[in-house]
Amino acid sequence: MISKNNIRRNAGARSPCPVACSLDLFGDKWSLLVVRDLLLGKTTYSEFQKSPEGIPTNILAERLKRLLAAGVIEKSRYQERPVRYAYQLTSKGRDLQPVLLAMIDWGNNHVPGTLSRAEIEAMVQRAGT
Amino acid sequence: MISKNNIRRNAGARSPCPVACSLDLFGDKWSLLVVRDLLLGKTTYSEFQKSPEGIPTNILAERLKRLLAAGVIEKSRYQERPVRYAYQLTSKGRDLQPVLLAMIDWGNNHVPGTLSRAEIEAMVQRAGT
DNA sequence: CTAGTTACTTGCATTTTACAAGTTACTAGG
DNA sequence: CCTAGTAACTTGTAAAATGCAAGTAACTAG
Repeated sequence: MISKNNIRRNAGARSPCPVACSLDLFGDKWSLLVVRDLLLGKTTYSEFQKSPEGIPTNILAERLKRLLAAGVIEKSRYQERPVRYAYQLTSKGRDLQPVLLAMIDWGNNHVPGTLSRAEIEAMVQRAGT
Repeated sequence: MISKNNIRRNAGARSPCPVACSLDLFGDKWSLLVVRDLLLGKTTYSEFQKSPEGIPTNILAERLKRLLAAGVIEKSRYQERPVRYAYQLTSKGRDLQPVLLAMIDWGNNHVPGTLSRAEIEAMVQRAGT
């Protein structure tokens, strides 16, 4: 039995800290870039691949599975014959926007040469053509 | 020579996207936990080690070097004989607070069992005793 | 029948991470 | 002087994650 003040509410988590739990899910170099693309309107596997950072295909597949399992994104067939899939953020995923916006702000203020929000959108869409 | 519309403003970066640049620096499972500890007032190597997530010592040493090199934190001797060091956030590091706050918010709203800001502070300080 | 697209999977080398143990410098106690 | 303990690391190595290239399945268009 788990004691009153030691309830295991988060199986597998390193700690009950929300920062640690968030990082357990998307604490890597690629997950939030996929979320960025989704926030910018990309929806398909090949569109994610075309982003300028060049995510390796096996990593992309694995991250989509993970975000799917976590309920951050959802997948749907948008066409049969040939079958095509569209990914989109759930409300849980859309709620990551403040995290991304804070990172954009920090990058713009502290990493010289980074693009503004408008420029990012242009870059990602251009690469996706 | 680098062409007019292809100026290399960010050596080594995957792209000029501020999100990608941010993740190049702290896109891993540990960096932001060190920043969290610093925001909560921890300053020494051994205090970081005592946090509940249990960061491996070699990883901690490497992350401190990286954050130092990036100008996110600074290190000072606060005592000679025996020599002791204190780490603290620079203004560049303190500006990461909005990122952390957004992650806390997201965790509290979407990961059951995560602690509130006040509870995190209590947890981290308790572990640091 | 050939080439091309989408959405992946598989294999393997390289890199990163995790875990344990060791090191240096110093303090405090008997 | 000897033993134990703390702070801040370094070193070694096994396990896991990442990166890169190639391959596959299902289809379309010429």
